[in-house]
Amino acid sequence: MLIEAVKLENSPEAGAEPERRVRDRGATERAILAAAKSLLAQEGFQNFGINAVARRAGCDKQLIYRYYGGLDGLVEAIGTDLGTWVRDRIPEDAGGMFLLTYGDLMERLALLLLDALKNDPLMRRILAWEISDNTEQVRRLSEARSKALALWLERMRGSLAPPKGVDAAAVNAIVIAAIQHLVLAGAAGGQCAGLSLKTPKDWEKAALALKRIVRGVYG
Amino acid sequence: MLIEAVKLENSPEAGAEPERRVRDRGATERAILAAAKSLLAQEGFQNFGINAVARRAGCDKQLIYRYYGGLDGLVEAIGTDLGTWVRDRIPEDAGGMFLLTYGDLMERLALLLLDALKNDPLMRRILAWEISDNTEQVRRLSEARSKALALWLERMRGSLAPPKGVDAAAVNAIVIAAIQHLVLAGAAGGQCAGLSLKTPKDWEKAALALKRIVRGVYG
DNA sequence: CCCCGCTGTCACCAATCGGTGAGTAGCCGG
DNA sequence: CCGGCTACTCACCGATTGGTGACAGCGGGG
Repeated sequence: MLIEAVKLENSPEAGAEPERRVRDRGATERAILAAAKSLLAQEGFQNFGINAVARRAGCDKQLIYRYYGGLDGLVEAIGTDLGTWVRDRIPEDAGGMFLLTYGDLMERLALLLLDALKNDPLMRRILAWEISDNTEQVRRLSEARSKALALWLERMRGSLAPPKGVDAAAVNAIVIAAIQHLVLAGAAGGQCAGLSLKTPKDWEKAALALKRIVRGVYG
Repeated sequence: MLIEAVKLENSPEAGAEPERRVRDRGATERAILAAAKSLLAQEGFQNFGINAVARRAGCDKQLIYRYYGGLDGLVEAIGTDLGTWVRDRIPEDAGGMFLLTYGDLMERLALLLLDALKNDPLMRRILAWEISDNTEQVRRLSEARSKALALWLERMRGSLAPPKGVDAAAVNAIVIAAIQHLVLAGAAGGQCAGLSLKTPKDWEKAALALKRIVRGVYG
């Protein structure tokens, strides 16, 4: 995840550097996409709009219409870009090779997902967006995110089969739901259902409880 | 003349029904509050503003400033009003009197909360708002909601003590987080982490998995 | 060379937003 | 009957939004 220093609309030409903008469509397109991502990650979807993105990218909004066909196309591009999320989040030591039981696997997966989301503001904002809005625009983005997550889970799971007698799909969905809501609530208000989620110690307690829950179902 | 034609595009349901408005400040205040609640419940927080509330209430926005001191005060009034949520959601057959174990209690609580949230659009919108916004305005509303939930849980719990050796506060917070996210995701996109949440059958599966999870930790 | 196309900029549009000052309309006590 | 209080409406403000048409400047191919 690149966090590029974005030039805010402060004093233009204050220094001796007029920053001659080169005519490079590719670079501009990338700048727009990067601006959109960082804007969404930092400000959330509420103030995410054509004007704001153009302002942050340092170019005219007309270019967003031209290159991406408007906000919808830009959002779609963000979704496509989200595919790289998976690549960056797969630990080197492969998936569940060394994990013997399904419980081992799911426990590790849960903790990894918790940590990944905790450190990924963009993903969090998208998640919040999905929950708060139901437009076509967001539905596509949601689908891309969902697909990325599913792929990630699959890669991590390897070829380990879930135990019989338990609806693993439903249980896992609930565990994931818990993780997502925990992270969202923690990032937004610092707590969830009375449980403080501010300090690393708080998160350790939450992680421990999460482990207990996963172990409770999968042994 | 007074406006009797409230221009809203749908919703024949109970909410703001200002018929034959007389000069009655109390009634107007109530109409505004009702309009605000129904607007928030139906449209979400994204289009929740002074103009929209006034439009739905069928009065001038100036009155909102006068009677509630602006949107903040109105939101606060919604929060206060949320206290009634608890009263309406406590089943007649009292709390955990007939429940022998903590597991019995938590299982029942989880299912009741799941159902309550599923059928309460206003609460869902507030929940989504909390997660997506971090302004003072929403933080107060969040606190009111949180307090209502805590009170509800306490009333339901009765005097049953949680088992030792497990961080019940953390575990319960996670279970609640799962329920909340499940309901939010279901209402918004009809699914969560690949699990479909549309038909009653879908929800039954989710509820069953939820029961397994609660039983897994609390026995 | 000139001209055309691509890149980028700017000005302008209607709509809506939150917010306010001023004015109208009905009721009630004297 | 009237003065004043209160409930209520209206007109307007500046700012910002998404969106579009016109134009400037550079560069490469004829």
